[in-house]
Amino acid sequence: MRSSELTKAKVLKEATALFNTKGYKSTSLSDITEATGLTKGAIYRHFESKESLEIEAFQKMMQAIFLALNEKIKAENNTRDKLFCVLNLFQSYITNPFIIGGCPLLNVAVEVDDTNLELKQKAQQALAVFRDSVEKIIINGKTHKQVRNLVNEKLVATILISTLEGGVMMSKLQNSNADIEIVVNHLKNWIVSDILL
Amino acid sequence: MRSSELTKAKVLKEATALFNTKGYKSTSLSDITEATGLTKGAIYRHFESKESLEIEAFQKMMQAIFLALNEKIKAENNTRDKLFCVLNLFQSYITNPFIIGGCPLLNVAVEVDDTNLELKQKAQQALAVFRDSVEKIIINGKTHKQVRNLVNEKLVATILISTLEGGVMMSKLQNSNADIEIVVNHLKNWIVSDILL
DNA sequence: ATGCAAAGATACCAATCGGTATCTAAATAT
DNA sequence: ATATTTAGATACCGATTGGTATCTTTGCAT
Repeated sequence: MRSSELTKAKVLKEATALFNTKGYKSTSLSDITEATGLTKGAIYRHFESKESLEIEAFQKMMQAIFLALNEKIKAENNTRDKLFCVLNLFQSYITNPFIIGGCPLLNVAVEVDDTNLELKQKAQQALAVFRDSVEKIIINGKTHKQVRNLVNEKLVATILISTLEGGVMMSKLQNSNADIEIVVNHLKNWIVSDILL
Repeated sequence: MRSSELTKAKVLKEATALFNTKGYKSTSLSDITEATGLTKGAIYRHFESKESLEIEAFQKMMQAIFLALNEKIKAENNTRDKLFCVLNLFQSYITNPFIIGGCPLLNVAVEVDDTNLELKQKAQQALAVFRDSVEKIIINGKTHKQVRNLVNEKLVATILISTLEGGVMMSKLQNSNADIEIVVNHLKNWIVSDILL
């Protein structure tokens, strides 16, 4: 029972890496048994289907990311540095890949179609959580007189996330840090000159 | 021989739609035979492998897009409207999908890994062509005194493309036009206030 | 030490994968 | 009109897919 949880964690860890690099559909059970050293029988004792493993793996990734992000946001005490935490997160997908394969949300959002309804819903929820994080920083910044009053928090969240996700895509495709760094730098300037007071 | 080209075109057309919606790896030969009404034998007479069909389909999509984009850019006679052509293209992926499944470049860039070297290279080239189009508009705008001299054309290309691709991703995930419209509107304001003279 | 439940390994399943060899039908050339 | 090339259909191939039934091993409670 004790070691059972360890093996489940190991399956999730290896599956996570494979899903985020090869893709969910393109990762086979045998890819996972190979990576973990376990057998199909062991995996199916912990997950009722490949689809549920996909969902659990994605959820685990996003949860870990949000947990780390929120901690870092909390640790900062002004709007600028809190927003920069979001930028740094996306930059780290490329420059310091604590999770290999780029942004899990981007990967799922692009891979998924209307035959993967549940996974798509989870991705939609994850995007909503992302948006909320950014919007809350802006709203909080307004009450603390650090953000201009006419700034639209929904606009800021959309622009930040879309630009960062696009930057991750470009940098990953080019195997280069250049694009994500340009994007992050540009967004920092934008935040300082157009968002903050 | 005459009708042979027609069937090849039909295969490419249907495969294109399937690849761009379901994904390349996730689209099987039988998906394509089903969509075209043809048999495997017919398909393999025109394409030596599924991989080469994938590559031809992607190339055909991108070529069609660049052709249409360049025509529209040429038809405009000032920097602002030329740049807006690029924005309109990305907006049309969502609001007027002449190609279903969103941006083919984004889809390939995210799906591909280092086992699809050739397709990845084609995507890299396509991204380079996109960049060049934007950069040339900016450079040309400078010589025609329509763009500020300190504007960095590489920066502009990176920001435009990354933000638009991210916007397409978000809108597609949410089945909504809202995000891409926010993104396009924001970029229009940025271009007018920060790029143009 | 023994019994029992949980974990994992083995061996299998039908279905599907990309690909090919072969056959038939259609179109072209003479 | 006939021969020859070409397009497409049919039938197959081994490999792999996700999934399951069954067997063995492990660890824990008594």
